[in-house]
Amino acid sequence: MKKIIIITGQTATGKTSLALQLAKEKNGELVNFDSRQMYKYLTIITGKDIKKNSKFKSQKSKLQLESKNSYDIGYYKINGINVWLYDAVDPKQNFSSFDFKELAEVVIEDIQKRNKIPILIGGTYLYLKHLLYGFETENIPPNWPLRKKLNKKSLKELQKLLKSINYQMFQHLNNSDKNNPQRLIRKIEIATNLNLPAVQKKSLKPKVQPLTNPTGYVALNLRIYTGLRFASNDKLKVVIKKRVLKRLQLGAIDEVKSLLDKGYKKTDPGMKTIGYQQIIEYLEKKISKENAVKKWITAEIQYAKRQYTFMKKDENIVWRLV
RNA sequence: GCCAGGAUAGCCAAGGUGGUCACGGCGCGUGUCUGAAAAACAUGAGAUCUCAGUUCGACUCUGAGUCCUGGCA
Repeated sequence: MKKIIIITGQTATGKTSLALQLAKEKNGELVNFDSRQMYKYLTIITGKDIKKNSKFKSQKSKLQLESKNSYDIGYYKINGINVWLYDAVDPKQNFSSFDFKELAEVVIEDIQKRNKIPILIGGTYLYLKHLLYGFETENIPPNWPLRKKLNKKSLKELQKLLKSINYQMFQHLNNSDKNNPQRLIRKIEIATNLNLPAVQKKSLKPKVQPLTNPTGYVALNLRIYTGLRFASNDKLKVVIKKRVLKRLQLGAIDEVKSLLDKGYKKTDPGMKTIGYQQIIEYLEKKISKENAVKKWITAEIQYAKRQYTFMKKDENIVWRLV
């Protein structure tokens, strides 16, 4: 049986150090599933725990996926432990949870072939969810030119458009999604392709059964599926504030500047990252530095809470308080 | 000290001419989530500086007080 360990949870709960410790004990390698740490150049602000010159090259450092994009898949060594899927994506590249799934499956398999234990670690629950439980509708990849066009439309226009293509699909949405442009655009994308023969709708049932019965999913035989969360919101606030201040000290602002100097824009996918957004506002002189820091801390706290709201519905997660 | 302006939820802030539950934004709480997710959304709870007066009725008018801001000295 192939083993795999998964650690997820709120940001700033010490997932990485726990994972590293486990990796040492169990002869494992880390596979990152933190969407922001997958971007190149975002280092300090996303909390990549790396030192200079810690890179390693794997046998196959580039990977060509179905989506026709190529990614870097191997990268750092932290305290002698290999860490995969850091710095895989260029900040201006569009990337999806589907792309992640493809990448991760290759990496995981490679680790297992070498008789090491993959330790999945990250806070992007959507990525983990898709990796573990699969997708409902397959073979409808994002159509970025279409999305760009649709992004110019108003909410009302999007709603009208979806209704006209597939009224039922619109009606089945909850109130939140009915008002959510991004979700509407995705639905329109699906609706316009739904009749193609290649598209199959899958059941919503998870492929992975609860821990006691880890049968369904081929690649992933769950053994440990841990979620880290804060014991209280007060603790969360204190820790996050401290961490933001530390990242500022480490040169967060210079990191943002250097990305901007490289030509990345605030609208690039990788730049839509907490910390970046607020510092860019400051650099554009829209807000004071003090205010930017405050907003950064707030956004980070809100994010951590949202993470738990999303994750707590997954009954396979065993929670550990920090 | 004088003159002027202002005091509306945790913060910012609308409310010509007095009359149903006082516009918004941020924050806060709760939630949504199947190819953009550190994204994008939904939803809820919060307020008229104090005292007195006018009035059937005042956040809105009058007086006093307290505090704040700008100008003059």
